[in-house]
Parts: sequence; C-alpha cells; structure tokens
Amino acid sequence: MERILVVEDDRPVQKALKRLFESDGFAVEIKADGKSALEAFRAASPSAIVLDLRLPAMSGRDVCREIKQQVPGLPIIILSAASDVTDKVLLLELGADDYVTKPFSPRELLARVRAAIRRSGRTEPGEVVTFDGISINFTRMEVVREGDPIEFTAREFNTLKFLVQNAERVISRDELLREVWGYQNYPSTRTVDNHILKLRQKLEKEPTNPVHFRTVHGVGYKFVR
Amino acid sequence: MERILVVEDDRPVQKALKRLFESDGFAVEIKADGKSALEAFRAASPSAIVLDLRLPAMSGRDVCREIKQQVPGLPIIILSAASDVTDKVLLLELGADDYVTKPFSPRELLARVRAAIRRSGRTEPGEVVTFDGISINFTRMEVVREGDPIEFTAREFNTLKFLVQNAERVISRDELLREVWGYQNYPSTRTVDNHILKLRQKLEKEPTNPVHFRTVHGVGYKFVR
DNA sequence: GCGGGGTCTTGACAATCTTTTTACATCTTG
DNA sequence: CAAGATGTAAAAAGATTGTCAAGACCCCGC
Repeated sequence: MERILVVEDDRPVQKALKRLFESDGFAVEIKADGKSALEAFRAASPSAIVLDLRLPAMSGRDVCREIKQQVPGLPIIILSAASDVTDKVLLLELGADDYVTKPFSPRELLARVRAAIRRSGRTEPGEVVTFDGISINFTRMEVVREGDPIEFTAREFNTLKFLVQNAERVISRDELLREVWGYQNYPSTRTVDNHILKLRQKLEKEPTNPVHFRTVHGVGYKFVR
Repeated sequence: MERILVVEDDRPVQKALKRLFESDGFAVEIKADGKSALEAFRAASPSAIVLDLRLPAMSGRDVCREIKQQVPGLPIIILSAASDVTDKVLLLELGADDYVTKPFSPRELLARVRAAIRRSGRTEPGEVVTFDGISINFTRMEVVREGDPIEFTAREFNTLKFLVQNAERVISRDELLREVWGYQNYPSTRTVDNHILKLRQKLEKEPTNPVHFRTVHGVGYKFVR
C-alpha cells in the first residue's frame, strides 16, 4: 500500500488531508513540524510527501531541501498560500516536484500527488535498475547478477527493458509485439512466450515458478520487482 | 483514430514522418512553421505533437512553451540535432515530454511517441477504487484486501471493473454479456450468475447476503460501494 | 557467393487454468 | 402457492500458456 507523509501544522487541514488520501487508498502519516518530519520520513518510507511551506520553527523550505538531499527520488508536493508561490524558481531550487496553492481543490491535489508518484516510478533511460541481486544497466545493455554478467540477445534485452520500465503494469502480448517488435498485428504464435521463457530462465531463481515475470492468464505478462 | 501533429520544415523529413506514422495507423497533420502549428493544433486536437526544434521564424522552443501553456497534458516529442540537446534542463523547462535526436531511428521515435501518449492517457481516470477495505487497481489488475491480494481471472476482473465503473446503476445480464463478453446474443444459461457468484465469494464478507453486488430481481445486478 | 554460428520464429503437444454448462436447490413475486 | 428467476457446485468443454525442437533467418568473415 502506498504511503503519504503529510507535514502540516493546521489541525483542520491535517484532518481533511488524512481523509482525502485515505479515501484514495493511501496510508497517511502526519507530522506537524519540520523537525519531527525529518525524523519520521525515513522510517515511514512514504511514496510521496505533501509539505506545507509555512511551518512552525523550521521552514518548509529547509525541510524540502534536506529531504531532497537525502532521498532525491522521493516526490515532494508543496502546499502553500498563493502569495508564497510568486516565483517558481524558488520551488525548483528547493527541489520540489510540484505544488498546489491554498485553497486547493482536493481532486487536483490527489491528481498531482499521483502524477508525481507515477513519474518517480518511471525509470529514466540510462539509469540502472536493481532487484533481487540483479542489476540492469539500460544504456550499456548489461545485466549482472552478483558480480557475474548474464548475456542477453538484443530482442531479449528489449523485452526485458520494456517490461521493467513498465513495471507493475499488465502488458498484453500485442502491446509487446507493437512496442518491442514494432509489429502491428501478428499471427498468434508462441514468439512472445518464448522470449519470456528466456527471461525467466536467465533471471528467475526458480523459472518454473516465476516471481518477477508473472503471467496474467488471458491477458499477458507483468513485471514486478 | 489517433492523430499526430508534425511540425517540421524539411520536406524529405516531413514525408518520412508522414509515412512512418501513417503506417502505424495514425492520422498525420503537417505544419512547416511554428506560427501555423499554433494556429492548427487546437482544431486538429492531436494525441501528440512531434516538434522540430529548428524552425524558420519562430523557434521550436517558443512553440513548445506556448502549447504546453495552453494544453499542459498534450505530449510533445522534440526532434532535434544532437548538438541542441546538450542540456536536458532546457527541454524540461520547455515542458517537452521526450526527445529524439537526429538522425533518429524510426522505430524509436514511434515507440517514444506511443509511450508519451500512453502516459498522457493514464493521467485522469482514477486508477484505484477503494471500498470496504478493498482496493482495486485497474492498470495492475490487482485487488487487495487489507494488505493481502485476492486473485481474479481476466473475465472476473473485467466483470468487476465494469460493475464498479458503473456503480449504482442496475445492469442487465444482457448488458454485461455485451460489454464484458462482447457477445451480441447468448443462450440463457447461468454464465453471468456464476461470475457474480465468484465476485461475491471473493469480495463479500458474507457472500450469501451480498452488500455490494446486489441482485435486482427480474433485471440484473448492481454494484454499490 | 559460401559456410558457420548464433538468433528468432514456428508449430506441436502437454499441462494448466478458465469458462460454460448442467442439474438442482432456493428464493421472489404476484 | 405456483411459476419464473436466481444461487450454487461440480462436471464438461474450451482456451491459454509452457516448453521443446526443428528449421528459417541473418550477419559475419572468408
């Protein structure tokens, strides 16, 4: 379940945010000041942080900067009075991912938080993805398991890449054929399945009982870390 | 049919792009300069824009900025000479969604355009629905009750999806067969009922006495949160 | 051109999983 | 209460997927 850390000192707003996110299926943790937020955010390991700019004692800016320094990938959505946002530049400097001005529309806030989480999950090309002792370098087209390299053919690697970069999403054979093979329609053969088979044989500890390259019967496949 | 707006001044490249996208089933509109692109893009309402950075008169940067301001959700894929892309920062500021450097691989361009369209499409519809401690994620095809996953077959999941997305409305078996099964007419057997049965068994606290998947005698079924 | 080596696709088959049907029990409604 | 509608479980029918091996294909150096 996705978790959200809300840093906000105003009680009514706290409650409203809690209700809002919980109704959307998030687990919500609330901190009322910057200090306790900084203490809590590692343990809570949230998917995103919603941060009020005006906080007692420590300013939201410092909190934002500090968190971004420690965990750059963690999305931060700033909540601020309209007047605070006169220059976006400041926000970019802070490292915030998005902002919403008070009074805010709940739906908009939700949408922005979700969007930020989605973006953060997206692996940028050139990055390295690691799971289960395996690390994949997309630019170098290299896969390494605990030190020793695993060889992949081009097609295999591209299939792997597409699946990993669309982790968690169910992907149909057709979509794979379109995105990886570049075909529009294709006779139904076992081509895709065979490539999945290869990925499983090379990457799954127990290829017969795959954990990462799951089949979704009647639909397609899905990669999960 | 998905439409693409291509903004590019070089004739040969225009033609190549037109062929490329059309062969992939897109409708293609071409503009040779920024001014006419800005005039056309509202009327054309494309799913994505492919934009050359080097344009006569008005620079691609200004076009990009302007379009993003008017329709923030519309994906823009930048086409540029390698040297132009020295800093990605610029592109991010422009609001571009992705970029491809010339000379580009047709397949890669296609893939990126499709990916951008896919991402843009995923923005709005609330992907997750929650009720009664159960949360349903439509893109992942996952249902979770208080932490632990509940398995569904494809047909079951689609039935669930249709009912949930048409909550509160009474739906006849015929409508379900049409919308979920895709059949026009069907011998009257207990097929639909059996699927409802499965949903109840998996999701209702008391399957015998359903709260969410209600029977409307003589008509069909109705989902209520 | 001509092998040789690897890669990819195909089609067969078995294993597995899903869906539909069937047969009754139950329930609802007038 | 009767007739039609719905609930239910198990059997039967139907689809999909895993896997393999044969052959097609492609690229390279000669």
